[in-house]
Amino acid sequence: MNRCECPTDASLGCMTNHAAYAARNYLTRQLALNGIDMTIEQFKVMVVLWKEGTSTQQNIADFVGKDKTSVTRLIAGLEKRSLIQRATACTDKRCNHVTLTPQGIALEKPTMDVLAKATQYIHQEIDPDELAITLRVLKQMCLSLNYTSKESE
Amino acid sequence: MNRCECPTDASLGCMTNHAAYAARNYLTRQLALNGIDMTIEQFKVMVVLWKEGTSTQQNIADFVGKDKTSVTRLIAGLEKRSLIQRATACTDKRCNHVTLTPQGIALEKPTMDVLAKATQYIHQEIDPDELAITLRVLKQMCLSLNYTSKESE
DNA sequence: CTCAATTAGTTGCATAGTCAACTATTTTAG
DNA sequence: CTAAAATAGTTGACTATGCAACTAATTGAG
Repeated sequence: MNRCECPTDASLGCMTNHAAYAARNYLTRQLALNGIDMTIEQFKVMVVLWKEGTSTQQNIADFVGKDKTSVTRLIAGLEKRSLIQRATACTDKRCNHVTLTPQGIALEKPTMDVLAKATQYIHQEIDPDELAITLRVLKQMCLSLNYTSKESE
Repeated sequence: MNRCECPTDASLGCMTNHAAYAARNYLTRQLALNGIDMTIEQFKVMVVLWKEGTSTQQNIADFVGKDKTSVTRLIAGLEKRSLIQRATACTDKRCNHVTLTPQGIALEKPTMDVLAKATQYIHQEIDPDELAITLRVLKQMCLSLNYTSKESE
């Protein structure tokens, strides 16, 4: 267990990392406990598809904030689990159209339920005002880091 | 770039993940730009060693909040870079004593400088009070999740 | 129209993380 | 004292990530 005594503890960069791993592990376990064979990274991709219906890989990458290489591999994992399908777009043969399979569609509710419960669990001991502040700070952090790291976009 | 519009944006679990990846990438790049061939995971291990001088792998794992398997591999990476050494302890042959090499010791200052600058950069646009709240919330989140995930410890 | 620049995706390489299974060693219960 | 339990580390299988280099397709400048 993390004793949280490092000099890095006063750094948002380091603390978000600690917290993120803890949350990631918790969510992954909750999904597994509910019989859902999906990682949370794959889950985020699915959220995009549940919202948009269909999407290109680059578009998914933009939404989940990862590089297209990661998406290529996440998509491969989802395809192996028969949750999505991939097909070259007719209009632009460079693009893949990623679409949900019936199994993929069926997982939306149970998976979102697990997320909701896990989120509720994580939030329960946190003051609502402080939670709101934290979420805002993290979002701001994402934005400023993304701008510097990839010039413009 | 992460557009941050998913329903997951109201979940601390998901937002810490986004923010953590952004920070991780930024720090990794800053280290590389300063000619330091070290990942931030390895860096955290080094922080423990700079503080403690020597340590067993399990102790390092406890400090950095990761599992001993990860530490085995992080240590291997550091050993390959000649920053640390590993030797079976005389007192308890199950344990490895991990110690810093001169190169490892020499990296403390430049590396901590990069961390300090990166942290300053990340913090600069954040209100100090809100930063303090965020750090506290994240720490609390770590603690409660670690307790549930690994019963006791 | 054509050639250069851009864009979408894939693959190789290096790193990181977890879980489960395994070895070796030490501790402890009876 | 000895056999069972606990502890430290390693390894294998699977997943995830980023960067660089590459292919294929599209766009755009001249």
